[in-house]
Amino acid sequence: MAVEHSGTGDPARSMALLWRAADREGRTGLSVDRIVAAAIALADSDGIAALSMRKVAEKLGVGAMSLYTYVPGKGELIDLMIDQVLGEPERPELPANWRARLEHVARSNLALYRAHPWMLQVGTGRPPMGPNLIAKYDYELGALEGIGLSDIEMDTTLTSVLGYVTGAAQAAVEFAQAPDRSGMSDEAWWEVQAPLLEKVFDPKRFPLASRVGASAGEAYGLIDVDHAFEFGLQRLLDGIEAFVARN
Amino acid sequence: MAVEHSGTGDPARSMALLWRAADREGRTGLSVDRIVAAAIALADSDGIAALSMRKVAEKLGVGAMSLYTYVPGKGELIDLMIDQVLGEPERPELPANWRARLEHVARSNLALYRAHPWMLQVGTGRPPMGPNLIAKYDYELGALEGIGLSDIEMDTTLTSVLGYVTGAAQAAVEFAQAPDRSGMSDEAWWEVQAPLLEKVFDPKRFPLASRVGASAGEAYGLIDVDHAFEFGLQRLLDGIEAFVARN
DNA sequence: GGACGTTCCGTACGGCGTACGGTACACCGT
DNA sequence: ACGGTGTACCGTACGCCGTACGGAACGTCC
Repeated sequence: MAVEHSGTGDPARSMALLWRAADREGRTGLSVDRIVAAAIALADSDGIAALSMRKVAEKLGVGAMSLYTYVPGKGELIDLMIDQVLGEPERPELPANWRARLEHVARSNLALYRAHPWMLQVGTGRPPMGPNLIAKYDYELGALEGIGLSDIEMDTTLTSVLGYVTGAAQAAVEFAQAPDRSGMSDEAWWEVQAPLLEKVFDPKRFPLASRVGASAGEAYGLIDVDHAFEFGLQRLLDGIEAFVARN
Repeated sequence: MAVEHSGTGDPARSMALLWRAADREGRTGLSVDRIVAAAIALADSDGIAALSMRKVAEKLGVGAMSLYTYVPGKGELIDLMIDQVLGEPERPELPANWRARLEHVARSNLALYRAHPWMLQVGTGRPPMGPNLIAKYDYELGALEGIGLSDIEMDTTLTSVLGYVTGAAQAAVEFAQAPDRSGMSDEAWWEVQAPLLEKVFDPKRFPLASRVGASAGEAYGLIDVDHAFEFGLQRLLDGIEAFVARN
């Protein structure tokens, strides 16, 4: 359980891999790209917990140890997976309105997390400095360029928005895929949970949880998870707008 | 790697455990509480990746399989760990000013993540419905009570703030503990990384990343990770304040 | 003292990451 | 055409993991 990445290995080797210096192809057609792609496919469909070197190798019709010719270890493979998916989003010309630009950045990140939920579970301290991470950073800074913010304010503001997106996406995405993972619909889950909760839960002790929880429960479906994401995003952008205006 | 929790087991059993119905104590002094406490201590110090039933048992001077008398499995143990740490924060009377209340909630959550970074790595869809989770929800809703929001708006607003805190905390906490985990200071890491990056990085292709990254790099230490957390929080609260005012 | 229920746990199975060392192939100089 | 050499591939094995299973040890009651 729990996800570590990179770290241990030779940084120079990692960097060479990320930037695809010396990209070979073996006699079975194996390559870093194919390994990374297979690993991403596995993680997308079965979660990062189910990602194993043996399974990746099997998917490629190859012995497990063959992977180590191309990739130093699982940690580095995950680094490569991260930078790879960071390169997926299209990065079209940004609109003239900076707020629309920032909205696009936020939604694009949410879409990324939706497509690759395992991204939410890999640690982000010391990220792998690959080409796509840098391209993403550069592109996203473009949303905040030319509106009167200092460099540091730009960085901090972007970090704030991405922080919000990460946190909100975590809730939204994991909630959305809970039925699949557990083989149990949300309704079924509540039908099991509710009577159990009723036996131990004292509404008098937790009046707000009781009242608001009931309201939120009824409204669920009407007010969905996407709506909550948008609500918070708009509040955050309102706050940023006020900051930009007063700057 | 990667973290799953709960799910598989009998929901009734899980609920009984969370609410500590039928809490026994074995002849060796073993109990659910002691197991959970030992597991939390392990996860706090070595990360959730290093948490294993065998290590928990060893810490308690007991055979690994003895744990299964008290806890159905590792997933349920993690559920118990979550609810346990959710009960740790003091929940003092909230100030009269709702914005101060919400700030307190946000910072208190950040502190929780700082104390138990592994919390950031456990999935949050279908959370364990324990007493402390509910108490926390009730308490935090109190920050938004009586300011003219509907029940659903209260829930959504709280979710937004907690989403921001989770995302920002993920960045802050993991960054903060990277030196420990890797045995390498941030400066040392950059000293290794910088020359490698210079060889592959073209500033012309990524002018913003280059310029802003450099500024942010220089300012690091002055503008720290806490500052970024506070900045985004204030922006979000500004936006919420505007929403409350116009409501 | 005996029976019974519960707690404790040794052993084992299948899966993991990966170290190590061997094999077999592609390509080279002759 | 042929032997030599480097590299791609991978079988085996080690020490971890979660936990199923069944037996041993114990407290408790008759």
